[in-house]
This record gives sequence, C-alpha cells and structure tokens, in this order.
Amino acid sequence: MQEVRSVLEGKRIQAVRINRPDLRRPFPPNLKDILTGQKVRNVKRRAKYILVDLANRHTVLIHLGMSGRLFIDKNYECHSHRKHEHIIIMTEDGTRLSLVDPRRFGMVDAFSSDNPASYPRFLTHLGIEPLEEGALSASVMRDLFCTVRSPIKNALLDQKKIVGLGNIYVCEALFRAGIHPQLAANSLSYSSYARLSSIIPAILKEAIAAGGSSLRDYVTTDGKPGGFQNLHQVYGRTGEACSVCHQKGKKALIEKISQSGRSTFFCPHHQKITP
DNA sequence: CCCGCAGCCTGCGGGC
DNA sequence: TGCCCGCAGGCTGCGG
Repeated sequence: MQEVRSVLEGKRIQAVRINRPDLRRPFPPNLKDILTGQKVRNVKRRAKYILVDLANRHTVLIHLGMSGRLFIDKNYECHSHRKHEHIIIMTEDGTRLSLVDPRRFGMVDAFSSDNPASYPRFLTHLGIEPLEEGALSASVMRDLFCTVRSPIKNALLDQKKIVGLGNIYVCEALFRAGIHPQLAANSLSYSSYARLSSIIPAILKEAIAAGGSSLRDYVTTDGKPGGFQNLHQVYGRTGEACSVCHQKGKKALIEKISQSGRSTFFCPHHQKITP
C-alpha cells in the first residue's frame, strides 16, 4: 500500500494499457480515458479496496480479489511481459504499475469523487475498520451482532459489519478467542465479544507485519511471498495437533468443516460450543 | 430485511 | 508421465 502510494501520489499518468474488458465484472468502458494524462491526487484504502483519486475528480477503485497483485517496475516498457497482466499504468517518471490477476476475482471501477450518489453500493455499505484506533470494542461488537442469528464464522466474514476479514483470519481469530465457529453470532457472551474485539486487530496487524498470507502463488509487490501462512494456527492444518491444547498437555486435533460452502478450521476441544 | 448458496476463474495437487 | 477432476476464496445476485 505504501509502495503503491509512493509510486502514484502526485504523479501524472502518462499511458494506460488495458488488455481485456473485464475481471469479475466489466471495467468502466471509459477507464482508459479517465486515467490517461491525469495527475493522481492521493491513494487511499477502504476495507479491501484501493481508491485512487484523480485530478479530474474521478476515483478509480481496485480490488485484488483472491489472486490479484500489483507489480511495480522501473524502466520498463508499456507492453505486456507477464502472464495475466490485465492493466498497465505508466507514470510520468517511467514507473510501470501493473495489475496481474490469474483468477480474475478482482474488480476495477470508477466513479465521481465528489458525488456520493455515484459511489458503488458495495463501497457505501461497508462496516467498521478494525484497525482504526478504538473502532472495535466489546460493546461495539455486541451491538453489531446481537441481532444476527447466523453463525459467528459467517457474521465475521460479512463486510457490512466489520471489514477486512477473510476466511483465513476469521478462522484464526475464532481459534485464538476460543469460540466455536458454529455458535450463533447473537449468542456470544460479553467476554467473547471483548476477546474478539482485541484479537481481530491484533491478528490483522501480525499478518500485515508478516507480509500477508501466501497461499500457493501469492507474492508482494517485490515478488516475495508473504509469511503469515507460517503463523497459521488452524487454517489448512486439518488433523494436526491443536497448539493451544498441546501447551496444556492435552491432545486435540484440528478439524475442518464447511459453513456456507467455505472451509472452517477449528479445534473442537478448546473452541467451546458454549457461548 | 435476513440468510444461505451457486457461480465466477485459474492453478495446483491427488488419483489413476 | 499425463490427464482429469475437485478444491480454494471475495463478492454478487438470486431465491426462500
């Protein structure tokens, strides 16, 4: 994020190459015209979206989905030289920023910076930023979830409530909080909400510090894999000994179940079925 | 409104 | 060795 900011902020976009019309959804048809020749005012993040504000009062939104990456190259040409390279941006000082996304789960959109009515709905309905200082607390969590009957695992994935958590980090947060993933979100005790409210930002900070979770082929902008997958306590560890129970001299094995078509990993021993 | 689920897409890994 | 199939996930849209 900081790298992308330093590449783009205050710079003029000299050339844009768009290699296909869509990712998960179609690109705005005038995307190239919106970007070309514009100076970048600033680059921000909201939830999992990167927002690029342009001098022409348009904002370009980028979501990397599952497999999307941004590559930064100095002194390269505008032509494609990577597989699945869908968008290439050249700045005035010769830096090349490209969007690579093999699985095409990413998204690129554009709207008027000054007109909230033009913002896409998925952007205006986003929930709390867990890394914002003081944004999460036990009472905030209780207020968010006290009416939610779905399992806490599903509720934590809902970006309309808390943003930024995906399948991996929800599994890890529930594991560390000792909360069973199938409990109804509105059935948790106040102390469970309290534990989650401090564990969620802690896990996200650890993951960011480690460079993210590399599953299969994920790499950062400099091409290095992230390291958080080595810190996973439950995700992808079906059948392995639970580290929490093991420390207490007890034996328990990590289990994998499916919730709403997504894998959940948990320890059936210390992630209690009681709220 | 609330909730669950199919579907999008490619690469990888297991089985034969 | 090579092929085929199933799985992985963020988000949307649809149906109940």
